[in-house]
Amino acid sequence: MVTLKDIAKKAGVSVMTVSRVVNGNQSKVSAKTAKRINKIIDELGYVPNYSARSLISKKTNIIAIILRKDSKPDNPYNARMLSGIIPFLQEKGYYSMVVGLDNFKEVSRHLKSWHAAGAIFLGLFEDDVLSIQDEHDIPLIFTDSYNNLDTITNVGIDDYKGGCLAAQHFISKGHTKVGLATYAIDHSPISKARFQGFTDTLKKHHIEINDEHIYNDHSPEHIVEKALKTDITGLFITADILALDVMEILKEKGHLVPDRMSIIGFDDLPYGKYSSPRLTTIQQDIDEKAKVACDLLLNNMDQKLPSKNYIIDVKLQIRDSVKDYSTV
Amino acid sequence: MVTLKDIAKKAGVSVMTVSRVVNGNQSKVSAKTAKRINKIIDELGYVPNYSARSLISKKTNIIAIILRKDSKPDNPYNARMLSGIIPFLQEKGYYSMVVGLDNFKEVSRHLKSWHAAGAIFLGLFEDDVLSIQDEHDIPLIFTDSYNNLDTITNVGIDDYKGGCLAAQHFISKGHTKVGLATYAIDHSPISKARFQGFTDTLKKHHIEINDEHIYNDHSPEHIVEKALKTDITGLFITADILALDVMEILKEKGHLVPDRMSIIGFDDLPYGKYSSPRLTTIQQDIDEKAKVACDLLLNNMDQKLPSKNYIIDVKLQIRDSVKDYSTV
DNA sequence: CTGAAAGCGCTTACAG
DNA sequence: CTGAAAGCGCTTACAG
Repeated sequence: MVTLKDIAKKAGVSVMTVSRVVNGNQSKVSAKTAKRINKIIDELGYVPNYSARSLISKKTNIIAIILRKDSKPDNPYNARMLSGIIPFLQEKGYYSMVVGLDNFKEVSRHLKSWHAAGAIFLGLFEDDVLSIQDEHDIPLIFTDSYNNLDTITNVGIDDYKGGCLAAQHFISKGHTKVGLATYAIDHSPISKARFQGFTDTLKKHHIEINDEHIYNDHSPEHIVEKALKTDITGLFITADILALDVMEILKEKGHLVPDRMSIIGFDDLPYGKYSSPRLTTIQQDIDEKAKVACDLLLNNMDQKLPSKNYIIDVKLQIRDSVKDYSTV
Repeated sequence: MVTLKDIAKKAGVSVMTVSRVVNGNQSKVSAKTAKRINKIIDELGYVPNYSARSLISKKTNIIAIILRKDSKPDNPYNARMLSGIIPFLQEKGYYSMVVGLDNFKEVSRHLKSWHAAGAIFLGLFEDDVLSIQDEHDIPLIFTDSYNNLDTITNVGIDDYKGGCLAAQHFISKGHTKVGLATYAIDHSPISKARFQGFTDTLKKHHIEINDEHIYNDHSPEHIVEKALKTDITGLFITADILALDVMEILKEKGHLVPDRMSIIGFDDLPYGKYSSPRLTTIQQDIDEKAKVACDLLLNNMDQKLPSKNYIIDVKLQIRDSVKDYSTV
């Protein structure tokens, strides 16, 4: 390993002088010396040792990207977020350490041990949010949180509006009996908001939705089974992945989508473009979400800005999985 | 920040004693002292500072996961690989730093600055392989490489066999005129191997394939346009993403898949399960690839094993995008 | 414009 | 079983 000392020795100067050149404080070094030192640096292939640097500066340029351990390996949502975050941060001189952690203690240990410059959380860390924030004065950006929103900086999407849009679409297409499938509604405020937006809008239009038409289940088979027993014509499914699986099951059973059952998903994952019929869904802009999260992180690096909840808009992506009864 | 010194002071012992307790060398510390120290560690929330540790040990527990900067953000292949690698390494006490780097110089700087314990390369780093290896004596695992295979440790898949399987499937289904679409065949040995396997197998069965039926193009529109001018009944497309787009274009133009054109893809991305018709494709086991890469990395950590090229098998995943002419 | 001193938090190697 | 000394590679703060 080549160190400052090696360079200094070869250049016949002090370690300090080399350090200044390496750090671009060239104004404080004579141009001639700087040039000579730079040449030697190139020759010897010197690069600064981040461990030594951060030991003094008490800061690294590591950003912890924190997922939950149980987040599905091939979750396309997380994948898109990572793909948005990592190159962006790197561009700004920060390096992303992706890690799966489940609770406050693990997060805290991790941030301290690595002396992370900041962290972005993907997934739910509801209960721990405040304790994490108390113990660290580095920027912490949460995503899709619904708790403690006045004390943390969060980037979310308008889940409630998404639910509304889905309901409105069904209504505008003449559907009068529709249902909803979701999962983890009890402990996922996201699912709950989508659910609320959907049912509130239906109620506003005097369309009833009762428990028989609400499926809180992660099994597409069960959902299909239960839905087919009713006379609903449409199903709002709060995640594309589940929506696509439900469509598959329906097709397998010989029930046409959307003729027998219309489907609206949520997320607009790339899968939906290739499905048959192509999936009508609520689109969330994951790339935008990633970008906003990074911006917030970087802006909070130098000065601590007041916490704020950023909501990214969603929109209806109309494709072919909803039947039009309005002109019949 | 709580340091060893703080603990030592509070416990009335030397820093050395605390260090031993932290590192589990409890045998060398009296049980009583150890217990007292551990209690204080818990109370004060002490965690070791990795920067300080690695400054001495000249090693970190950082694994650099190196992608090319130009790798598509939402590339599902990379996403799956990352999802396979990151939790696995974390389980073993290593942390993944995901970074986009394009050439030897960047890679070298990165590995040195961070004092990485190892690196896994996703994507092509053909020309630089040897220089990178020369400069670092940490385990470097490459994936999908075709050059310098006798001097590096690589994990790949049997691309050639994949091409063979595709050709055999067409043949077994009675196709006599088929084509191939790929891209970057000139500088992607992967595409080339798939191409070779395909054409070699056809030749073996005395089925001709001429330039008119080979489309080296990344535009699905162009591919469809050119293919429809010929009388081929099937198209082997060396990447699912492209295959799915081609199917879409064909459908848009009113040409049925597989009635007018059969399609075989490559990769078996999750998309293919939802497409209509569901995509027949060559399946590569990305999770297995990730696992093998990690295993190799870890095994090479303590002792340097001889370089080896590991080939993971591929298989034909039959679904609905190939028409059967054999019984007609 | 340049440098000597001190120290970041920890571990290695030695001494007792 | 315990500790004092030295040092990892670098930067901060000071002196000249």
